[in-house]
Amino acid sequence: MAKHKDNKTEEQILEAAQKVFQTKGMDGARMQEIADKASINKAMLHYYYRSKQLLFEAVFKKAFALLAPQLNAILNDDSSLEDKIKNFTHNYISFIIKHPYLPNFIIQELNRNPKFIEKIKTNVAFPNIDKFKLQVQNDVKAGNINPISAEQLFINILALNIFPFVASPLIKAFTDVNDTDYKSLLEARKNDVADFIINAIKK
Amino acid sequence: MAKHKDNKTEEQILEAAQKVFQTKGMDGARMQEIADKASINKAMLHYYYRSKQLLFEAVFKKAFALLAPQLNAILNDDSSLEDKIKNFTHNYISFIIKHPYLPNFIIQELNRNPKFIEKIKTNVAFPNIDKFKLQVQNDVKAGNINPISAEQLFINILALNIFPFVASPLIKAFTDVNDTDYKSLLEARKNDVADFIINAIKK
DNA sequence: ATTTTTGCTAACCAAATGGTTAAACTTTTT
DNA sequence: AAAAAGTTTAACCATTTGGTTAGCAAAAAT
Repeated sequence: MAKHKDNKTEEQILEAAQKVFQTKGMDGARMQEIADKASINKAMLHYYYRSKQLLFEAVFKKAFALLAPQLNAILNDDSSLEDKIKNFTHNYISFIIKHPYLPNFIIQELNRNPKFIEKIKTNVAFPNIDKFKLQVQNDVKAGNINPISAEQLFINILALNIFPFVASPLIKAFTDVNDTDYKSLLEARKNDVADFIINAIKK
Repeated sequence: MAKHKDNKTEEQILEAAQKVFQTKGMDGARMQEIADKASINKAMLHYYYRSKQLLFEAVFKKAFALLAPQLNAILNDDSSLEDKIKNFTHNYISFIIKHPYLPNFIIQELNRNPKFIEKIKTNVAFPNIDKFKLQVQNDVKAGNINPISAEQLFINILALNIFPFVASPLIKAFTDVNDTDYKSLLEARKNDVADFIINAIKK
């Protein structure tokens, strides 16, 4: 059997597919556009990935695999709750500033097909809330923080960190903030959001 | 000129289009499916709305017009900041529970085409942050709340209220919560979120 | 009553789109 | 060097899709 030449083409396809899928979504993406962006013949897409669906899944999994470790930082780290929130918020916002399409892509496509999460669960290192849950319960019991369920706190942390990226066109319009000002606003959130959350839970 | 029979058909179309567009998005929606759902011939869609784009815009504007007054409740009401946050959070979450596809639809489609917001701005009563901004600034100056910009507070309020609906498949997967439990979790947020925010800003 | 306008449908159309095929070219194996 | 396996392309195909048309039915206007 002849050995694979090298995976240059395959990676070019995945990169191009990433760009197109993440900006246009599964339904809006066109195979021809991906091929053009990868500077190859459309047939190659099928040669390497068989179908649009499978190419999409490859892109989605790669995106999710990029996001998951970030979440594990807050769910499975050994530091104190306060440190976690500070670190996570800072790191996560920095991370998303570099990959602004990522959260929206994942959220959008999971809404389109919620059952798709099952496929991911078995494949990618999937974040688990159990450890975080214990930590929150202990901190509540010890009287370190106001009573709150780990789930609600987790949702609040995600919401405050992710939402400004997902809803940026809407927020920009409401607050009448231009693109550069919005960037510094996001920059400020790296610290502000952590303070906000810690204030909210501390007694 | 003959008078319009009655707008029954036109409304049937809009309702069907709403359902399809809000669940599948502009790109995923099919004119045939809308026609089927409205129990009419596909040609009628064009007879009444000319094109898919215009039908979509009609749906989008209607959805946005439903959402805007809710936001004005927090931006242009005369009550205290604390009351506003409590009322808004309670009312808004109740409202979205009844229209769960709405925020995601609006956010998704604005991301697909950010320039679209301009078309809306001129047409629908568009929420304005100015009054809210003054109120926050005054409360900060008076020492009633911790220093925070009105924009950041506004983003935080929206994030905590809307995100759990937009990202529900993701959150459900992470927290391992089933549909019924998630519903009660959202129900609890009607009060929890207000407490969380007020705690975060009060001195 | 008849003409005109409006509402509606079946059939049709052109373009776009995901996917396939056959053949050429390149690299690896023997 | 020849055979085999892997890579790439141009051309092609079937289906889907938004949109149109011609004609019919019903209502309104004259």
